[in-house]
Parts: sequence; structure tokens; C-alpha cells
Amino acid sequence: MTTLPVPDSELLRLDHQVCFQLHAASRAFGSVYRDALKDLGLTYPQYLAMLVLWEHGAQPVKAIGEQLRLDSGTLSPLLKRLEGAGLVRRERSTEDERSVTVHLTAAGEDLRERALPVPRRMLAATGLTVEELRMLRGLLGRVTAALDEV
Amino acid sequence: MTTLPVPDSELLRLDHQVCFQLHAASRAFGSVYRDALKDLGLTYPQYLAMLVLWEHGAQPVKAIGEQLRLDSGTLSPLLKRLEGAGLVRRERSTEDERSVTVHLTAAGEDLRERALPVPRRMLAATGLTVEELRMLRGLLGRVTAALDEV
DNA sequence: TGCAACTTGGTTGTACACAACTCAATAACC
DNA sequence: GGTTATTGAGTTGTGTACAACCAAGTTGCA
Repeated sequence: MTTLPVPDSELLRLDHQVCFQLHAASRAFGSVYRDALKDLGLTYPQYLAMLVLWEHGAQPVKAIGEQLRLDSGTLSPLLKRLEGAGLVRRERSTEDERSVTVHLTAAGEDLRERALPVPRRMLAATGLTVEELRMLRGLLGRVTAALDEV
Repeated sequence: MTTLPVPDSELLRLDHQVCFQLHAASRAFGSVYRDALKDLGLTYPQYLAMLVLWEHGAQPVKAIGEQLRLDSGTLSPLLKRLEGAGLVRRERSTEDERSVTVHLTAAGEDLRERALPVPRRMLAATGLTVEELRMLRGLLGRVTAALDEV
């Protein structure tokens, strides 16, 4: 399979355009989420952590970190803020004293319903079709996996 | 044009998967850039600011902010750090005293050559073809534009 | 001319994100 | 059993992001 030759200059430009667009899109999402989540008193990363807990129930900090691709340096203060807001409870595990299990409180469970309209609102805001969203998800997943190899 | 019905649950899941992948991909890029730019002593946002200056020459803070989609709250300290590193010089404009023009220093100009290999390295790290990169750029551009409308 | 509205850049406060480190607990090995 | 290595959270320091606000300069209009 032969491809048209791509000028070097365009190739280099393409790279930083993609990186930049990624950066910009990520922040644009953050901005819209900030608005959508304002009433819930959550930031976007906090919402992601709550999603994990709503979906899979109580689990150790480590497991949350793996799913969100975040380390303890980010998660520890974030979870502390969620605890301060009364949404989660942290309990050191009895079987492995190194591990801390994060539980939802009743308030944390209750918040789930109020968060239900958020995804649909975001979905509409992207202006993409379902096909395009699937493609985007696929491309992003591959990029992340490839970058993680480096 | 009729489409297959998409279950509600998948739709909602798709949204937060896309948002999450975007977030994750953006951070994955940041991580690889951090490595690629370490020798230059630049962070990724600082590199973006330098790109703007390398490409279009000296310009006011406002213009840089528009291109990078960043406000003064982020740019002011960032540019101060670049100035501290001796890469740029900030000069208040004489014709409009509100405006501050950012110039490259000789060291800032020189850094350009040392930064040349970076894009190719990043391009390779993504593991995508040129077609895929173009498509990704296009989708991301549309998403950002749509989100900015909100 | 004089004043209100707007623009530009800066500061402050809060919240990620991550590297580098510490500390305690557990696992692995001889 | 005792020593070493590894693991899980947390802390500290630096650097984005961004909202909210401020000060000074400019513009526009009555």
C-alpha cells in the first residue's frame, strides 16, 4: 500500500497540532464539566472518582488510581476533599494495614441520581455523532496505549 | 438516513469514556513531552508558548493567550518563568501602556534548533498513521469548537 | 471636556498532576 | 527467624489551569 508523500514540514506541524488540540479539547471539556457539575459541588476529577465508586462500589485507593491513571499524590488530597464534603469515608483495611478502602457515604450514594443528567448534557455539547464519538474514543485509546509504551 | 437505535446506557457510557480518554490521552502526551523536553528545561505549556513565539515572533501576551486558549492567570506566571530562564523578555508597549510585548532573547532563538527533533519523536510515539492523525485533529477541533459554544 | 465602559495584564486562592520522597506494613528470601 | 525488597498511602514542592478580583490605561460618548 503506497501513500502519497507527506511533506516533512506538514508532518511536524501535524504533530503539534494534534497535541495542542488534545490539550485544548481536554480543557474545553473541563470547562463545560465545571459548569455541569457546579450544582453538585464536584470538580471533573472528583466526578471521575465518584463514577468509579458508583460503578464498582467501595475499593482501595490503589484500584481507583489504576482506573483513573492517577497516583497517590493526586488522589490523596482529592479523596480527602471528597471526605470533607461528606461523600466518601476512608477506612484503613484490617487485613492489609497499608491499604485504605474508600466507601461511599449515604450522601455519596444519593448524589448519583443528581449526577444522572450530566452525561447526556455533555454528549449533546460535543456536537458529534455516535459514530464519531466511537471513532474518537478508539483513536484516543490507541494513542494513550502507544504513549504509555514509551 | 436511519441509524440503528443506540441503547441509552451505552450512550451515557460512551460520553464519559470519551471524556475520560481525552483526559488520559492529554496526560499521556504530557508525560512523554515532559521526557522529550527535559533537556531543554521546558514544560509542555512553556514549549507551546515558545512555539508561538518561534513561529510568529514577538507579540503581546493577549495574542499568545488567544492562540493557546489561556488567560493571564496562567500565562503571567508561565512567561515570568520563561523570562527567569532567560528565554524571553517582556516589554511594556509604549503605544499602549496596557499591553506587554513578549520578545525572544538570543537564548530563546537558539533553543529553537535544539527543539527541532521533538515533534518527530512525538509523532512516532503516537503510533498513528498520518490519516489517523488528520482525522483525530479534525474531530478534536470540532469538539473544542462545539464545547466553546456552550 | 469629563466620565463611564471596556481592555490588558497581574494577583490571589483553589484544585489538579506529577516527581521525589517518607513511613509503615507486608512479602520474599536465605 | 531475621534481613531485605516491595508495596500502599501520604507529604512536599513545582507547575499548570482557572475563577474572581484589581489597577492602570484607553476608548467612546454625552
